[in-house]
Amino acid sequence: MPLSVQTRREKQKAKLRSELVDAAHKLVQEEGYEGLTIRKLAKRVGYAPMSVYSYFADKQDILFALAEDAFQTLAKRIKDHPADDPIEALKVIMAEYAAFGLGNPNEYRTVFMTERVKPPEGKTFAEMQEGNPLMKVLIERVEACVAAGRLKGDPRAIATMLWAVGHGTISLLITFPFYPFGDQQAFVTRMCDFALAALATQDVPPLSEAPVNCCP
Amino acid sequence: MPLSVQTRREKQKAKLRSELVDAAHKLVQEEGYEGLTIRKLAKRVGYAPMSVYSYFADKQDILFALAEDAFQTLAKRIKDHPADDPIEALKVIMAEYAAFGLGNPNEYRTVFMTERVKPPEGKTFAEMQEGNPLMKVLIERVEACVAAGRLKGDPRAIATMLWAVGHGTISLLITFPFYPFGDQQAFVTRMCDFALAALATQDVPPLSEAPVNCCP
DNA sequence: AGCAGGAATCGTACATGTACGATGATTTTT
DNA sequence: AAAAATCATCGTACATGTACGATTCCTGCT
Repeated sequence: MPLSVQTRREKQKAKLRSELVDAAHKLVQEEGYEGLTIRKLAKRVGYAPMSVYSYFADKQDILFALAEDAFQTLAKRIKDHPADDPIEALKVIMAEYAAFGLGNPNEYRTVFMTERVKPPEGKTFAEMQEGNPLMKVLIERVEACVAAGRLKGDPRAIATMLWAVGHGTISLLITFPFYPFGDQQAFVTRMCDFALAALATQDVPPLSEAPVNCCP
Repeated sequence: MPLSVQTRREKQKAKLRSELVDAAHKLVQEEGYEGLTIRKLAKRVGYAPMSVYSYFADKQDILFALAEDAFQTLAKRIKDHPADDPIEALKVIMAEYAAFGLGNPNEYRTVFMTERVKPPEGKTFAEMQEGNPLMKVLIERVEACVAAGRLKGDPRAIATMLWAVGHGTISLLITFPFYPFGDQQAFVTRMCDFALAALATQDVPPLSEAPVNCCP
């Protein structure tokens, strides 16, 4: 029965990994984001520092695991947040997304502001978009708007454009907390409304099908 | 004559500082961005590693100095790039800005994607905006559009919104080079045209005058 | 049971950013 | 000119991320 053994090992590994993630989470809560170091983390779970690298490629990998946990709850909160009007539903996403980013800047940074050099492991165009649970919900709700005749055009393109606007807004607010954007909430709402109003007036063509860009 | 002595010292310091910046620049060109280390840099100019800290607060400060040099040339290139139509002039800015960001992702990152915690040293609302030479040009050209009746509303607010859209677009392209945005150029143009077309149809109120936000 | 091969764990070592404080030079004050 | 204060420079030391290779342990086969 090699398979069950295999899975047993896998289980064990997964358990230790989640133990590490838990410890990392606590460490961050107790000592702040920069208090998370490999050595402290290893000591916390009773392993040697180098053993951590059996479970994570590098430190970024740990931060990313933490951040993804946080984003999971965000995705859930969004899904649990209903709205009758489909456009309002989009606004809910944008608002929750913004609130999360401004409330968890570290997590937002690691997920959306540090380079992802993961090559597309056989992922297709659409898979890469819907792989992200947030993007998945966004596309779905955009589709609802299109179906309701409130928006017109390619849902994926519309979703991507909304993402760009939302991300630009939030990342600027995070990076330049002292820049006079005025009230953060007001700025977020303004940008969100601006983008949605503009999209409502035009027919959005799909994104070009050019091969994936690669920085040389 | 304490003043002249003072200035002599200042001159000396400035000279050494620019020497350090030059050396850093060469190091980056020769060995890439991650090849720039304090020790190598110090050795290059014949100083002890710790002496570098008399001229820069930390490593980020060095990277920032490098990046600002690069942005200086961008600002100049934009100013030298004329356009008859005021809206076209705005598009030129957006295009050059995007080209720069995509062509110099490291510099773009350090300037626009790493937290700036500099408190506003007595700077006023407007000074903080026009302090950035890029934002200055942008506001000027937006003002030209408003004067020509091609846009309507508060120039600073419009400029900030354009910045948010442009930044969102570029930073996403930089951070997720493998995400299927399609052709990068096409995506940039699309977002730029989208924002400008949308702004042309509405009267943009000024940003709220709320006190500078501060993350607690 | 014994053994070979792979996997998990870890000890050591290195490069790095940078804090701290010493030391010598330079400027200012007396 | 002598003393005091300021400042540039640097030696040392520490915490950190992580590469490399040894070592221990487990697994499946004979």
